[in-house]
Amino acid sequence: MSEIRCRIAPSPSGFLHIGTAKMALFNWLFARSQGGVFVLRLEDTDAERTEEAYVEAMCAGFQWLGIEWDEGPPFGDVPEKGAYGPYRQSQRRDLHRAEALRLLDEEKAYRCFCTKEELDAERERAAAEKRPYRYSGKCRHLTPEEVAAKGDAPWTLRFRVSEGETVIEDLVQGPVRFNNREYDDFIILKPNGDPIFHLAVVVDDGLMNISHVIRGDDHLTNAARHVMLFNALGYALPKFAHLPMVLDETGKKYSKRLHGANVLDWRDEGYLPETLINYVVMLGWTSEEEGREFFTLEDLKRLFTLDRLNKSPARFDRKKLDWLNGQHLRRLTVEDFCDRVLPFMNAEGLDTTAKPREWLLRMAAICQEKVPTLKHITAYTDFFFRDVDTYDEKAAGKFFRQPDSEKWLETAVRVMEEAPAWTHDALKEGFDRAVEELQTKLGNLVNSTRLALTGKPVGPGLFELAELLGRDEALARMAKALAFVRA
RNA sequence: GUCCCCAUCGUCUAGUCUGGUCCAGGACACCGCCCUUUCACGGCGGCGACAGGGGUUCAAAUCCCCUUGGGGACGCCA
Repeated sequence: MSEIRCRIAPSPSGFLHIGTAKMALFNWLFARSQGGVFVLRLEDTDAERTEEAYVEAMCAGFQWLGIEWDEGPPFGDVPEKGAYGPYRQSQRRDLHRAEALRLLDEEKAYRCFCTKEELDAERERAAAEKRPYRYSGKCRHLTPEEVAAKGDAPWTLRFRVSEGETVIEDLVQGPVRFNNREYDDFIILKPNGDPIFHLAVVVDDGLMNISHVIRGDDHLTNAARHVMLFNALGYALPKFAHLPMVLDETGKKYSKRLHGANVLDWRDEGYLPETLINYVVMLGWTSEEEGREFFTLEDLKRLFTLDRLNKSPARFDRKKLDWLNGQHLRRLTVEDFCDRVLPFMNAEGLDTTAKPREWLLRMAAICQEKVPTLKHITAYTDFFFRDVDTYDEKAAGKFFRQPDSEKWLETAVRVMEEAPAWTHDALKEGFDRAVEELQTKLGNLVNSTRLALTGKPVGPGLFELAELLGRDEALARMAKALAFVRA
């Protein structure tokens, strides 16, 4: 049995798209689950659309997700890896050209002297007559003399498509049959000698010994061309698996312009890479274990199988992503959660450097159960780092502008002052006793105090938060709130 | 237009290959209730689907055909 070799071959013409991430993930998972190799190949033959910045952005996306490649081009400090390089298609031009010319020698391809203008005209005519455009085959039977007579007129190289049928034995879609009549003699080499995509992928996949081509089903019809090329070039045919693409919430192909098309958008929004991996995998695959939806990368490496892949396209559902993020967030260790949350706080201008690690861990612990994303941490903790000088309007109406408001706060202050220790338990005990004395609801006391200490109606548990805030600061804020209520 | 793919609750799906155990199971969302110091979390319950039409069969979500709907491909882009 030969080695399993998968690849992702994005064209670096933008950021890492969620759809590309999906394909990369399944290739990578398949390789990992089979002990195979995952290769990254950059399809940067279209110089006009390729920029180094895009290469960076794309690789950064893979790295954030934790999809590491076994073979691929150099990136950052990482040198080129693998024995099948180079891994940038633009550096493989000579290879592509040589293979194309071999096809010419073997008469499996021919020179075409039709100009772009002529072809465009033909295409327009076909459109006007409402018939599908196919290349006329004008140059298909040119004799060597006729070719010679063209002198150095520019030419493209066309692949000679033979009659018959091409069948893709797709691992996901099943057998898909195409009548070769659907394909005209397609171009494989441009006049300047650059390869066309179809030629380049096949030569690269063939020469890189790719065993499984897992990609978007937008390539399903292209696959027939590729199979013809594989056969003509004499390469071993890889297995194909064409997966449905990722749709947006309205059911359309997830547009590049849409928020979230860039996987790094989600990182910036406070989602964990674990969440994205888990979510994207759910978009096209289910586990053998019925009903299971929570998976870590390690789980997936072990459980993934191609035969549980879905044939139908799925929409991206933000709500479910949020839920999943919560699941993953809650399973982090406090240390881990703390480390991931700090950068978001710092980015929002909260200076956490003055606080001891111990304190930060306690802060993280009281928020971990509550925040839906890492980014929400700021709203739950900013009052620790900033003075409270405004109170949430709605909450103020409910707790600061009631007949008993003053009494609530005064009682709370008394309890706090008299607390035998500045701890969660001591404070709770004091509040509970005050509730009995005052014959009021604990909520009134707690929420007015919360508003005084944080300025907000929501946040971590009051006694936990008060403990962390410290006695002096808490009492100062109480005094300030009391003054506000009396005014 | 031609060819190709897809089609179960609003969404993601199990079940389809190997018809009966499915008057269709789970999850997210939504709506109630419970827990509760807020917000979350959690627990319990509710709402909610086999696109339509023909076949085949004792029996069809499951097999076949048609229709409809959605997506994709038809480049000297990848």
